Amino acid sequence: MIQNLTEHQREGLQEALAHGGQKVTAQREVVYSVLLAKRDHPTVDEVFQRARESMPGLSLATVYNCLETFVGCGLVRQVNHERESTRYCPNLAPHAHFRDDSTGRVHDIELPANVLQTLRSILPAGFETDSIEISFHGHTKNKTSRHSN
Amino acid sequence: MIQNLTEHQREGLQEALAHGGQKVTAQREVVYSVLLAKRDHPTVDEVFQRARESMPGLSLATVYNCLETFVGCGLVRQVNHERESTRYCPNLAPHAHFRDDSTGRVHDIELPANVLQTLRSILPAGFETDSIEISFHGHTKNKTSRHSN
DNA sequence: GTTGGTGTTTAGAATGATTCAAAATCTGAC
DNA sequence: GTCAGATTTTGAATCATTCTAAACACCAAC
Repeated sequence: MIQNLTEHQREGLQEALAHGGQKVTAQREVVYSVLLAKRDHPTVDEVFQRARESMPGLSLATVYNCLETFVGCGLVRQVNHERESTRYCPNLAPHAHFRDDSTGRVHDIELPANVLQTLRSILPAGFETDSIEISFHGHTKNKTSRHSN
Repeated sequence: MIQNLTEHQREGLQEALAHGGQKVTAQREVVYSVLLAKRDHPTVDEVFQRARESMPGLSLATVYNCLETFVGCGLVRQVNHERESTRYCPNLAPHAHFRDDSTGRVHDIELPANVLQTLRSILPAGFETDSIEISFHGHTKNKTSRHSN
């Protein structure tokens, strides 16, 4: 189920971690590969369950640690909806999230640069923003919903 | 510190509650007036502290209940940032939130209709949205920051 | 004005996600 | 091989929130 990282992916991990003088460990590899394997915005617990399949001794605290580390070095992004458990997605292009209230599933929504720009423009002078989070709530109508990626 | 509701405000409360066959109680009035008195997006606990000043016997559970009721009838809006405690603001125009990471304070950002429209437009077909949440993170530069309302 | 019924409040226990603490383990440099 | 630092582990602790069950308040019907 959970394949190892490709050479390229390991390098990415390696490099991202290196900045903070942090190391590539077996646990971090497994956790990262879980994230890459199925990009369905898993919770910590889901990551934990999946990671255990290939590394049974792994502890929950370590999963928390790894994910925190990844977020810290910009490899991964946190996704929060209301006060539900935090979910994680491997960072890529800027995107918004759509949370389907009937299924609980989270979908990525591509976020064009100009929309981001428009958003930034509504800030009054004096507000300096580092990040913008956009989340839609609602439900999906499509039968053919191939979108958890 | 905490003044009573104006006639007009009580009517608003009254009407909003009436829909669900719910009643105006002393506790609800106090909690609502706390929200209106200082629109700085207080947490449940902050509301609790403030409300106690005018109603010492009030319990925390009741504050939770009242706020939940208000959210349910659209009188008040929840504001979440990451997994911090939920904050509340009396609902008015559509707006985004700016969370100042150095002070922890939350500011309302007016959200023009056309921006909302633009946002809606980035959703692929099949996504039906009920609500959109936009939150900025960053810090403010203004000395003259008169923005918590 | 008492009786019921319904909605509300209360205190405290329970839950659940997350964080912390401290000991055990690993790693790489010397 | 040894040491220092980073990492992992287990289990306990924290914190916001929800639940539970009992006490209350209000109002309509009698």
